[in-house]
Amino acid sequence: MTEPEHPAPEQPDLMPELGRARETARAAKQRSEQQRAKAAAKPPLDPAAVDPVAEVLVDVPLAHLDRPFDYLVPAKMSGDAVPGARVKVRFAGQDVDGFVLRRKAASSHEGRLAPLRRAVSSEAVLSAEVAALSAFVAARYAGTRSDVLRLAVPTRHATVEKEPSTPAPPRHVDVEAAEKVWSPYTGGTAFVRHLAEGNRPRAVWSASPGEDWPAAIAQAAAATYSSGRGVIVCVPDHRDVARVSAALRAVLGEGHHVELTADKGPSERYRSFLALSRGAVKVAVGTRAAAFAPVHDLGLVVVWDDGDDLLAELHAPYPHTREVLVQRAYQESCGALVAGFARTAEAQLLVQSGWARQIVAPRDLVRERGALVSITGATDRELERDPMARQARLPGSAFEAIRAGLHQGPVLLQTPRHGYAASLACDRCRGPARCRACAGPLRVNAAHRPPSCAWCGQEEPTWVCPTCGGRGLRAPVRGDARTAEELGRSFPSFGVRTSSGERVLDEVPDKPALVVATPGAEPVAAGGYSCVVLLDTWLMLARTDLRATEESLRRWMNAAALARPASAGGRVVVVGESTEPVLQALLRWDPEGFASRELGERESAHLPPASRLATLSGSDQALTAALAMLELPPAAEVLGPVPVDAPPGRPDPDGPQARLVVRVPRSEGAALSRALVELQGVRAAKKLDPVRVQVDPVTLG
DNA sequence: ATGACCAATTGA
DNA sequence: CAATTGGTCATG
Repeated sequence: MTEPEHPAPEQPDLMPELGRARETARAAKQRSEQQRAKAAAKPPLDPAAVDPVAEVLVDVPLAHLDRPFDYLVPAKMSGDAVPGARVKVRFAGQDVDGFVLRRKAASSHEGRLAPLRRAVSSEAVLSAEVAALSAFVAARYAGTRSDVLRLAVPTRHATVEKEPSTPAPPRHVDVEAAEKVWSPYTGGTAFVRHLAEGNRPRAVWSASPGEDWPAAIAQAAAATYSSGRGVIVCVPDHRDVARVSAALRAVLGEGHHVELTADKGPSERYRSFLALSRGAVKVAVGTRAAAFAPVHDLGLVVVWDDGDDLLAELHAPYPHTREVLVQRAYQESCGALVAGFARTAEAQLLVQSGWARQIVAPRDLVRERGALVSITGATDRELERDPMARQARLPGSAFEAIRAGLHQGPVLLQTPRHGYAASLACDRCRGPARCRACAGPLRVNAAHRPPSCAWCGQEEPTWVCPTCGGRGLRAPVRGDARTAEELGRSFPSFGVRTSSGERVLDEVPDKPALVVATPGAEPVAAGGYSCVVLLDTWLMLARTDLRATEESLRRWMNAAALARPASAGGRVVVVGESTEPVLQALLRWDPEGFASRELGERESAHLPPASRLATLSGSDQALTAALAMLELPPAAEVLGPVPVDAPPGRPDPDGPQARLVVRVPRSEGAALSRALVELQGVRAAKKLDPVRVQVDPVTLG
């Protein structure tokens, strides 16, 4: 703009339709002259009679602007600019979107208030509860509210907004049926009864093998619903949404719940969202974004399989569904259920801190429902000795189990995905090699240097395995996963079906077939698998990630849970090292014991959830500057910075990138988050190079 | 981000 | 001495 004078701040806000209609066709200079002429003749603003001030959260990505700003509400917008409504406002010289947080009689702002530019609609899409939740999540993950709101509130669809929402029909819920489904579990009946009575029980549930968990969750939802309250169920993927949705339909009938998934299209998504925000429907099932669903009178939040990394949001500030729901249960005083076949260290902490009770399967129930689990060795020597194993690259006993299983029904083979980034491992016991200083994974960076830690960079020239005393290190072979075709050739008379990556099967029929699946893509078998084989377990354990062990057990339990009970001939064959404690936990079906040990190990290694950990990534200079600026809590540890590789196929756009790890004891977690918010605010205000902050990242390799 | 403002730096 | 550049500050 060449104009020497700048328009007064209130000037453009009174531009009526005429100026806007011409905007595109006009040259910039001509337009601004037109504006000046209009401004001179501007009519006085007519503010709303009641509560003429709106507190607006503006949608700007800058950390230091993450706070409400007051605007004047013109009388004609007063009816629409209700709390929770979308508005457009003039902010720092541009039109931006915003949400009305609340209306009030006066502002404490000294200067003149600009009027709202437009009330987009009167639909209250941001409830007070979700606004408060978003503020917490932003603070916890050192992000901005506008980033969180982008996850919480779907894009508007004007046509859908004009439709009325269909209210759920009246419904009687059979609470006894719900109690019956939960009664085999210790603590199960009490949990459901509390929900039905309008209380707020919180529990961590370890489902028994073979459990029809969608049905059980639907019953818990129904019990809550019978008390007049709403429910949110979050699951990892859309296959699970479909299963829980079907179970809810079976228990509650049509029209009592909505599905919230990204893959249903913007209009359907907004329609479901509005049904909830308008209170027409009070039960929601969906993927991670459903944790923010505006369900009225929330009585229960549920997350299934909280260890699944799909529940960690992919967009800034990367909140985890379990953490969002736990906070929500706290803020909205409702019940909570953190559930899965396996148990995460985070869920264990909820139990050990007394926040949640546990609901567990008694040993008898596990014996009654579980398959017979056996571990078969797969060391190189054993494989070499066994001719059958050499041919199929499979131990003989596993080969036999598959053959026998195929005569009884479908057989599932779980094979790790190709290309895990593997850290160094002990060459004797295959346990992952960890840094003695910070428990990070060891790796080899340069040919003639000793191995060093991927987190703190410390070199380990004289590593000794803490488990077996071995001194040798080996790099596990990457992606040594056999293919479906290979295995199919070993069993030529049976059909082979694969489920992985792009092609994921939901279900397989109850007849002999070999089903090869990658973790997370296992189809459900109608009558249960006669045999489940877990291949290359040591490969999965060799991943560099801090959650490698927990994640491995979770994947194995999820697959093993799909087998028939032992009484019906169900078998689970695990190919791996039988002395490995995590395989013992699988053998004994002991998710609680494993999670308890895992939490203990995380405590001694100062890893989440015992510690709060944040990674900062960016250029070397940016990290150095950020570290100098960061006011860390007293007990903070700083690891690194270490250089990080650019993602494969995409060279560094802004020069070499590095990563810094900061961690504090859990008690100082909030202080660390505050310090990081402060840092991001200062850096954004000074327009410094971006530093990406991730609090409690779900993976750290 | 965008824009405004002030101070320091540069060039004829 | 004016013009330009850079840092700081506020955004209602």
